[in-house]
Amino acid sequence: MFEHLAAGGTGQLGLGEEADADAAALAARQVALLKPRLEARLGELELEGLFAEVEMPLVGVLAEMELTGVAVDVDALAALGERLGARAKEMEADIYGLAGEEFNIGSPKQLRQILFEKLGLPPDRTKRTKTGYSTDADVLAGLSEHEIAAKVLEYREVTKLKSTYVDALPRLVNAETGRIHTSFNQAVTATGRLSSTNPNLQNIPIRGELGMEIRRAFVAGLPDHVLLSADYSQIELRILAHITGDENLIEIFLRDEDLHRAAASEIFGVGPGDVTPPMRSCAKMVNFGIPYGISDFRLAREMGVSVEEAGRYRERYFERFPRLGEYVEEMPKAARAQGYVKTLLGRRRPLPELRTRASGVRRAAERMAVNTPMQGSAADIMKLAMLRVRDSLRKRGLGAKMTLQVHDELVLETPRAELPETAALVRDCMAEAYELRVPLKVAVKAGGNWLEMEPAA
DNA sequence: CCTGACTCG
DNA sequence: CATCCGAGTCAGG
Repeated sequence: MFEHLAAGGTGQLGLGEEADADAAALAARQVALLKPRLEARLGELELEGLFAEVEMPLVGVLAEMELTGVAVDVDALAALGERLGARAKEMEADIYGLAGEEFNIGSPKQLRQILFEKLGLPPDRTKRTKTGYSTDADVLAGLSEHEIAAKVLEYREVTKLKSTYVDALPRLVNAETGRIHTSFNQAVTATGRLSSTNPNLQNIPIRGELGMEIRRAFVAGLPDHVLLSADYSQIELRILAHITGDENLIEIFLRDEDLHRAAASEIFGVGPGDVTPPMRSCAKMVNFGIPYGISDFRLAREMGVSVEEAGRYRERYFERFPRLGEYVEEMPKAARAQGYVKTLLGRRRPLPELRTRASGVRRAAERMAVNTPMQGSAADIMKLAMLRVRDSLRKRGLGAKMTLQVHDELVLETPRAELPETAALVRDCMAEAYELRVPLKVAVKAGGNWLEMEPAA
């Protein structure tokens, strides 16, 4: 049992004989066994403090989470799988009809031949892969002149979700526990985030009708328990406000304003009350793009405007949030001089590519220099929060178990009777995990499944 | 920008 | 026949 735990992540231990030992004891053994491995990986980055204070104790927390696992409604997934299988078959027939022949829709090469050669649809000449024109979702969405594009798009959605989630998840339910046990890997990402494999429970769908159906299948498995989800809201931009000291951005967070509305008001120079939905969604894209060190080119594509226009929005944005502009400008330079970037807790990411002459490679590294302090600091803070949650639950004798971490979200399964106390505790642990110049805001929700949740604290 | 899984060839 | 690998695509943050 627990073979999946032995396969990767923190689960390096074969658990066969110790199946009846309790989670804490197993976690302790994992800590002992994993220490050298983690030290080898993390020690290179001179993480002494971070390693002792965060990464080491976190090993035990992750091991407990892996052992706890999550419950899924297998019957619901089976029923959904039946429906999707039938739908995919119908769509397949439709697509063959429109194409005038049968082909492998899942082969980008064959699809490209049908769309751009046989049917003569216009490819997006700006989007090419190594082998030819791209057929990705963006491109297909632009091919509205032929019914087939929308059909293929829908076919892709259905088959992707069916094979990756609906069919795969039930097979990973452990026979002993009746639950799914992922592996959280602590030492693969460049930024300090966790990753999750076998299965990856950090990319469970949420968008779209079908995505929501899948998320609904993640349930509280124990009697009289509920799922509790706690989410940092806009943690990366809050960290950016902290790092840069941008007064305008800090003010928005101190007043707990609607960030996207406030940014739109600044960009377009209108009162907050006069922000229209398109203006808000435009500002939202800029806000999301900043942490990625987004290029005008990408921003333009996201917003559906010209590169010049996107450039004007970006300039306007940085006029109103000047310290952010300085940050985006200066961080790559400073990183180049240092050879690395650092997160709030001192985690280092070397970026030797900043000195490369090849501009594509260097630009990518420059975006990493912008992004990593935010993404990595958010990861640091979440890790501190998880340690705090574990200790606090223990101290208060609460029965809640952490089950998942999805970068800015923590999911627990908790006895319903303890929900109010647990919700408040998790909220406070996360909010107080690290003190910034702006508050850390946490949204806590609870419910019987991972989709339908109500505010809980 | 950071990931992991699936499919094809 | 089994297995590996790169490429393409797309799920999440």
